[in-house]
Amino acid sequence: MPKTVDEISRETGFSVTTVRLVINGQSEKYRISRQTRQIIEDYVALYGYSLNHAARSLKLNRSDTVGFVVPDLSNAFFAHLMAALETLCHARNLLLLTVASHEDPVLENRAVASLLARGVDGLVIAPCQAEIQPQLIKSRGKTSIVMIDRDFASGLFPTVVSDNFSSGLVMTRGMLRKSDGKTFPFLCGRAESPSIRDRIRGFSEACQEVEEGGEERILLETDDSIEAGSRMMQRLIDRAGGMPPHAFMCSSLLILAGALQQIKAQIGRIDPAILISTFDDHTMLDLLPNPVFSIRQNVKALTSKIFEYLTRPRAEDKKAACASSVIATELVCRNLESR
Amino acid sequence: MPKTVDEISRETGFSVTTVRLVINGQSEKYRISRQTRQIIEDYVALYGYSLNHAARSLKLNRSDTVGFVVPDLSNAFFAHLMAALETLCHARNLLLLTVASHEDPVLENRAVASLLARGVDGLVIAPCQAEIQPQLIKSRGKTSIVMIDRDFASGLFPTVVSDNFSSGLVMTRGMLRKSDGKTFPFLCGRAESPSIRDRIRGFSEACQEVEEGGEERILLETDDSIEAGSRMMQRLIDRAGGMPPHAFMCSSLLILAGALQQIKAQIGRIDPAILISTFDDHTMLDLLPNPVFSIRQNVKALTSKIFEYLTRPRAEDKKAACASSVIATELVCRNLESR
DNA sequence: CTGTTAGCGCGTTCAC
DNA sequence: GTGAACGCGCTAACAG
Repeated sequence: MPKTVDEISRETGFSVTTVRLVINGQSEKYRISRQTRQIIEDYVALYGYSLNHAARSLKLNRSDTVGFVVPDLSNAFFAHLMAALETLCHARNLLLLTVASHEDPVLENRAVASLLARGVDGLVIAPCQAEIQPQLIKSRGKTSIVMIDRDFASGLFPTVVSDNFSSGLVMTRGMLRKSDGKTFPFLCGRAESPSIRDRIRGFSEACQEVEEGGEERILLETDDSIEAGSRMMQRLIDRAGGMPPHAFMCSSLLILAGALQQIKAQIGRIDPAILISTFDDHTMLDLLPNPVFSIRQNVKALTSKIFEYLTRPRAEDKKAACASSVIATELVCRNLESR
Repeated sequence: MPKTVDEISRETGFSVTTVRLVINGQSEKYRISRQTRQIIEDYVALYGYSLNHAARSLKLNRSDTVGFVVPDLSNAFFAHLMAALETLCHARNLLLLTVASHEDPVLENRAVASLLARGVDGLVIAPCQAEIQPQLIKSRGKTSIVMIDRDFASGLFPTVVSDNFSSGLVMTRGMLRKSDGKTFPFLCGRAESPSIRDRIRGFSEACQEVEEGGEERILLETDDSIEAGSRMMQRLIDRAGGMPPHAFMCSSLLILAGALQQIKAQIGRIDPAILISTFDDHTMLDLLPNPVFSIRQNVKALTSKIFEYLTRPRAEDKKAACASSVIATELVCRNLESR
């Protein structure tokens, strides 16, 4: 089993300093004798050396880790974000510690507290609540903290989000063009989330360009789930006397899945002429024969901005603290040719 | 900003022991005087207390963390597994540290080394290689290690996998029943993986029940990706003179996505009569009008077994080390009624 | 009821 | 070229 510096020094007879110099490759610099070095290197080759990060962290007050608190990794977008963050961390010799909050403020707070107690050097949070725990604010001086995906506008932390307003605007316009100006419903899960609110604003604005009013086209649910999607679609079908909508938009892939399930359950099949749109993109959308719009977030741009904030010196406090970046998205179209 | 025990003791004038007893809620037990307790509690309420896990780990030689090395969190199955593991960890006051290896042995080794150096109390690995790094073997005494999802049969670590052989057998039989005994191709990504090999064995055995030979029905690719799925489907289409298969089976959702994309690209549409089957289940499969078989792994059973191995005292070494659990799966059927 | 102390393994500074 | 010693913050054993 691997040894500590102390054990190695005791068992080879050299002092910890000498051993450390050899292990850290500084034997040249401090001109350790060739044979001393050889003995120690052989010993390490045989037994291995295990660096104790706990001791290192305690001494250096630095853990070489970055925390990532994420609502839900079943959400493909967050899974990709995590992968990208991990790659960036890796390049800087940092370990990314990812913890899921499952959209639960209590779990989120616990995750944050846990990561801070572990002395993460940076903390990336995709929050599920507007509330900021006092501990977070107090940690600002020591740890870089970046909020992402949902801008609750605390003004306390740098924030990186996608441009949800423009996304909603552009996608809705695209839909309207394909539906000859006929408006359509927007099924929204987790309606209180800032990103969803922005998407709704975009949707409304685009709708107003072709028609006045129409707030009744927006359906709301508090959670973002398949069930919420089903419920909203059921409401639509009931309202239309048993008919599915000719077109509709969903705030997330889960809502879309629920909506489609419900159409299938009620109508028996999904008319391939129904115009569909959804936020977030997924390969599985390829499976639909329908015309589909979706919004793909720019993960690379998001993560590089996150890292910029994370590694930025926190000296320029007042102004920099509130820095907020909005990243452009991409509209993806499927099966639109035949229309 | 939050204080350490030492600071609190110094600034309140009480000793570290007294402070600690109050903070840890043991003031009753050790009959700390009411006013002493009040003073300390007030102080903590005002400034907060920040436990330094690095120091704690160093002292206790225990980090209250469990490491999880996973090939790819874009894979919905692993994302669910992570969520379930996190819940179990949470119940035991452990923090789950998840790191992705991206199916790269080098990254996997680095992740393992990194987590071990951080003193994780347990380590769950979904390996992407048969090779076992020496460090892992050496750590066995100190840290519980469990291998999951892919059984490379090292015989060195307890292993938890789904019953891929039976899954392949049962799903293939189901398909054959629906196709009136007509056999069909099996598109396999990551063919060298033990779990895929088991799936292939199940497939072959079921095929032999209706027909001799037929190894040529199995298509292989080394990676598990959409592209691999497309390539294999293209081979099938070419082989059949431009026709898509009447039925086929895929080793994963990614392969399925690629296969369907390719049919769409070549044929223009996906005939809803095509009989489809795939390993791993996903809500998005609801979107297909086709009859679909899929295999859903039992995440709850998997994770509880993993935890059993993780927390089992490693005393019963020789035999227990090789312990291996195979968990039953569930066959999910969609849109089969009309046939 | 409260206080003192040793030491976990590492990094650093200074001394020979 | 090499060694000794201190302290990071916490825990636990022991001492009043």
